[in-house]
Amino acid sequence: MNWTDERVEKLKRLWAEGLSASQIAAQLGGVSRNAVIGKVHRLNLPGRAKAGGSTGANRSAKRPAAPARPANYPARVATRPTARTVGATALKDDVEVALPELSYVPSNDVVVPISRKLALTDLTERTCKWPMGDPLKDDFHFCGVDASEASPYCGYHARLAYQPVADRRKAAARA
DNA sequence: CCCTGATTCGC
DNA sequence: GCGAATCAGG
Repeated sequence: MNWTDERVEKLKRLWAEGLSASQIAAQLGGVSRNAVIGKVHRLNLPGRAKAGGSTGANRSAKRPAAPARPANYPARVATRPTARTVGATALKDDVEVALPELSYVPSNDVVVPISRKLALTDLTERTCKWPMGDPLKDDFHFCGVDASEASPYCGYHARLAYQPVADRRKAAARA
């Protein structure tokens, strides 16, 4: 594979969103994470604050205390039941759904911004379009947090959106 | 051992 | 310029 302008642009976008080199490599396909890192350096893109760890730039930042939540509120991101359907279309069993009221995921150092709960009609080019809530109920909304101009998602949801399915399954199996 | 980015160096 | 091998670290 060669570095076409298109692939370079995708690399820049995903790197700016904070995806790891291996995740970007999986998105691009045909390249290793070393290739991605090497290219990042040759492009003189800003590196991560500190090497090591998936939390990278967030490590030094102080994390706000987790907001109060019901004791029985599930801690991790939920997975749709396999039998769930919307109309005639069955949702894939590997679709992960961010918990609507949870603004903090304890298993990760990433700070999850509190959803602005925008309706579809309130979304703009620069708001996160990650769907939240239940599509069958009237609590359905979108994340709505500020996203970069190039991305449909905020930094946190970009991580979920671009995480390879195999990695998600691996992470779920480990949890 | 899993993962992360950084660097080196033969190609 | 490219990226595998390697290093240093969480």
